[in-house]
Amino acid sequence: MPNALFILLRLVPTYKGRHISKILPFLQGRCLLFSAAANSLQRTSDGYENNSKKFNFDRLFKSCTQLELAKCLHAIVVVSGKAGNIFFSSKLVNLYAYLGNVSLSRHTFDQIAKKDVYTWNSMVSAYVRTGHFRDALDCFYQFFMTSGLRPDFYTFPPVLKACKNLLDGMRMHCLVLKLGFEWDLFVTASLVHMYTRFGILGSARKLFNDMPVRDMGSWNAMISGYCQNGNAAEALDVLNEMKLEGITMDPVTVVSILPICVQLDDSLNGMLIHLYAIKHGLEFDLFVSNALINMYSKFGQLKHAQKVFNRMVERDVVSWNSIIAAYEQNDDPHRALGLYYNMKPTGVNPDYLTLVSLSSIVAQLSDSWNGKSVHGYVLRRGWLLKDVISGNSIVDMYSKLGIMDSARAVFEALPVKDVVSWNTLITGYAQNGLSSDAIEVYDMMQECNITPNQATWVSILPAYSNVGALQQGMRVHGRLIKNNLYLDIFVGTCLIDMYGKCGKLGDAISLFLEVPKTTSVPWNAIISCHGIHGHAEKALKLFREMREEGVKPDHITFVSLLSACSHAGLVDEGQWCFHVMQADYRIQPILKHYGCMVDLFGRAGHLEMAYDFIKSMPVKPDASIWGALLGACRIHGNIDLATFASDRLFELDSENVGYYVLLSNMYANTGKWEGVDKVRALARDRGLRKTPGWSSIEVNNKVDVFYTGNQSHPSSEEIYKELRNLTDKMKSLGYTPDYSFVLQDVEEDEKEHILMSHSERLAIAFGIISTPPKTPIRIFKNLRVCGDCHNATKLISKITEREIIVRDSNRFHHFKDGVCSCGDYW
DNA sequence: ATGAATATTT
Repeated sequence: MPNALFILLRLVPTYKGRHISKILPFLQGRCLLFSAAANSLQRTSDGYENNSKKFNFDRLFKSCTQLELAKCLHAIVVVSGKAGNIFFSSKLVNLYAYLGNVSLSRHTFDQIAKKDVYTWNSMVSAYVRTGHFRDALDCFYQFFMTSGLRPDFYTFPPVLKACKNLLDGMRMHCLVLKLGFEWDLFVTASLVHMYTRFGILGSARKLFNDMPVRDMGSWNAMISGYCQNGNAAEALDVLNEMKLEGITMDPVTVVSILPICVQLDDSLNGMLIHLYAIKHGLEFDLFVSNALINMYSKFGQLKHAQKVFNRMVERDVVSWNSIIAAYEQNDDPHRALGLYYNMKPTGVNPDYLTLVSLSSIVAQLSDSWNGKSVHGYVLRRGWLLKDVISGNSIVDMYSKLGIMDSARAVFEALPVKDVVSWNTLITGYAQNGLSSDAIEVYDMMQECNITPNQATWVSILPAYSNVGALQQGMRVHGRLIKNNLYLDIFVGTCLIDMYGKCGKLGDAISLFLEVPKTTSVPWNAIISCHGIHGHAEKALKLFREMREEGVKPDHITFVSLLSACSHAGLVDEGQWCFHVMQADYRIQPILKHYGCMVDLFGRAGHLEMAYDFIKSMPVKPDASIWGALLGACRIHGNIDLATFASDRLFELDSENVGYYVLLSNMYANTGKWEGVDKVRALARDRGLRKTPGWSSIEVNNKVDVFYTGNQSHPSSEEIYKELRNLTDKMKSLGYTPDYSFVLQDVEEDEKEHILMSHSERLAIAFGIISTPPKTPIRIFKNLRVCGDCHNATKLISKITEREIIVRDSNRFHHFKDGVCSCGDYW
């Protein structure tokens, strides 16, 4: 029997009456309601006109909650000779659409020989309900032009909903006027809603004002229209007007108005509306509860969100998505994940937005293993191909997990890429320190004619400043002036940062004067720029100005200030900042601040003070603190304290190569080669490899990267020739190579060659041979500049009469006439 | 028949 039923279902709706008569006996035993209906259909020829029977059919249609049942019903309708009946057929059209299968709707519709207005309306709204807006409009025009029938006022609300651009909408508006349906309440309310969808609030408001009668739907259309377009004040105005007319909010009004409270950052009002909902019995409305969860989550009030969620009687996907996203966006990925696991047994199936949250959760937990299964899940469901947002969230997930190869692969496979897709990939590369890949993707984006937006600039500019691509950064600046985006607080700050980090402090300052300075963001940027250039005094002056202007500094401001002081050796001023931060601004120092303080004391040679400071810290020192102490020990050659610090370090963070390198350098400096070997072996056992040193230089809009000892550059021969030439001249000026920076136990002439092929020196030599005489040279180095190179560069600046600006991972060195701006304190 | 909520990049 099940097989027979299966065959029947496959035949629908092309079956013949005789199939059905064979099936009916089986059906009778299975579904009483259906068999009853089938019997009555067979007995009476005009069943639907009979009142009691009609009730039965309505129940029958309503009871069809599955596609299979609908097909059975269809079968019954046909077998009882009712297929030609417009009433039943139109009901079937609606039913199939309601169950999401619009092609069966269309099939049924096409079988109807004589179509009336009700039939056409059913088909149009079937398309609208299933989201096939284009087909809905086509169907409407077919109806209007070819059927010879006149659309009625039932026709327009769904058709207006199907208009997906302003042109269609206005054309439809004209038609409404031409046919004279503007008197209809629903039609006009639909027009209001349509105009708000396209952001044409003026036209919407005019129609709304002219309405002689307004029902709940009209008020809601106007209010939600303002809400969706972010016009909070107007939305509240209309709401007040409504209240004055004595109309109270219904669930839809509440749901529309709650996001406005978020937008206005008015949590009090939000809670008042929650109270209103409780008072008016809307508390358990599904939509109202979902909106409340979202509101509380945006205010960070997770307890309230959870309470609303707990009290719900019925929860749908949106409820679960909202509560999961609430925890995910408020940095509690563990709880969010727990809720996801609770969701499954309730029978609510995750949708693509659940997976968007899940991918972010997995990224926050840095759980690469589950990352792969999230990817697999989305892939299997076909969401990756169907929905950009799903794809983007997976690209973002892999980026945050640091698996850029996978991120790139997912990105490449996306059938549709929007700006966000590109931005996500660019940001991913930039955040993982792969600036040149970020730039490459940005260039590809340009070739694809995708218009960048604010987020694009905010990710590409730091990538440019990272590799020192000043010329390309300036080109972006030019573009931003045209777009008038350069005064945007985030973009402007990125530009300031870019100029500062590319050595153009003057340009950074003049930009800073132009951007709005109401928040700490641009101030932080300009203060840190001065800091890395070694101008701590000016950084402090800017800080005083900031205070005078009433801008509240944040913890980043103090990180920039403290590191400025430590670079310049301003110990007292640094201590003052540390005090002001806590006393005046009640900012509790975080590890970053403590690290700066250790650095401040340590660099200045107060190693004991630095160590005492660490001991007095109220929080447990982490690797960065001991790392700062170790760095200071290296500068001042205190090997005992260094050994102590590195013991603490390897307990805390045995994964960071930098510390092994520092320690082994110290042993190498003092010639303790067995110590060097020991540390190197330790690092090797833990599978760590030294970060390769590289330097870059931008020549003719192109960034060239040099690795230490690399000889594969096209101009390699000329570069080494120039370097030998320069070394000879340097020696005549009294240069003696400082072999303590050679970290290998080799012969003397080998040592000289190693120093000569340090990446910064290759880049400088390349700059000298490929740019006109006396033009400044700007170099970037990913690690700290080596002491011998620092000496050499001073002399090179004198010999070649060039300014040489070197930015290393720490700060700027501005070489001119044989001296460096840092005054050898670094 | 109309009216509604959740979302990816900085």
